[in-house]
Amino acid sequence: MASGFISRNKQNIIYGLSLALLLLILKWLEWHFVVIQHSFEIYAGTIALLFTILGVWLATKLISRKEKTVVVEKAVYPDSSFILNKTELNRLRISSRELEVLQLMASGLSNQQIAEKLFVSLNTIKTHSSNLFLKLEVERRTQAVEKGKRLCLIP
Amino acid sequence: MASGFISRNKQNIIYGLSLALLLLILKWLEWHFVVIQHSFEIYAGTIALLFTILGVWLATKLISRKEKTVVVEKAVYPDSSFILNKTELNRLRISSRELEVLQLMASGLSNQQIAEKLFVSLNTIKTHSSNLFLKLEVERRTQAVEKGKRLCLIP
DNA sequence: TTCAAAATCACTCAAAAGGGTGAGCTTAAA
DNA sequence: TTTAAGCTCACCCTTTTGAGTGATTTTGAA
Repeated sequence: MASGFISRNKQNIIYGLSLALLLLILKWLEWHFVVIQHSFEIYAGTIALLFTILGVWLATKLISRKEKTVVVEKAVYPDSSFILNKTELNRLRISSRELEVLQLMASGLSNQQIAEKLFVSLNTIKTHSSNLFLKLEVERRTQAVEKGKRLCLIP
Repeated sequence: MASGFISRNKQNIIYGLSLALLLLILKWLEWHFVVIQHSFEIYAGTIALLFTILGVWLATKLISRKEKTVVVEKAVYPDSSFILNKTELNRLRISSRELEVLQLMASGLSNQQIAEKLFVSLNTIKTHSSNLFLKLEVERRTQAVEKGKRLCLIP
């Protein structure tokens, strides 16, 4: 209860205490001012300095609570309309069956699932994908998908 | 060159000007003090208040907020903006490190290559990717990439 | 201070993926 | 008819990936 209140209002309490401390310093300086009677500028300057520091300190304490934000810049998907790059397709000599496999690959299917979907054996899909990787000059299906999208072979 | 100097030292210049302004106010208050001869506490309080505000303002201006920045570079798809779906990211409880791994996955890197790029062990990447698959409810990296793009977690 | 999440790493085991080779079968072009 | 390309499939072998478990350290927030 009490400790919860303290922890919740820690900032405010610290601020209050600091203020009190500063006022004490102020009083002490005031006394000096009365005694010495000449150091008005010093007195004012000290107050200014102290409270500037207080302000900075206070602000840093309050601001450091800021949320961690994730900022991502840049670009993708102008979207909606996809135009197959037939030129590139011909240039790389990618057959229709290979393109089909690439599309299913991009949708996240395993070779086994692709084989079932196309009613052929797993080995056939392996052959297709191997040839595909050769033609696309990649080594992994994720690379193939990435390059396929980049070259507008798949949406 | 002159403008460059100004823009580079804007903060300092603003601070200097503010200080000058405050000193003017100080002088004005001092004059009042001399005239009225009774408002010492008000004078000191005003100085304290003004400089506290100055300090707070200064700190907010100067202190750079702690931000975690994840920059995704994809020169391939120019001229369109990608907006990270932070809502989905939070909903699925995907951590920043996991997102990082997903991005590298999408670019076609193997776990080993990702590990080298992030200077951690292969096992660590495996753990990250496993957790990622659980959170994305997928079983393969190609599916993860596909779903990541669909949910706007990666470009 | 305490607690939970995140990040790190290790280990095992099984499944999936990939490289390489060879080989039928079909179809379209030379 | 010969030839080339595409599609199909098999086998072997290695690497990669993924699941499951457990552990330590770091970090951030209450």
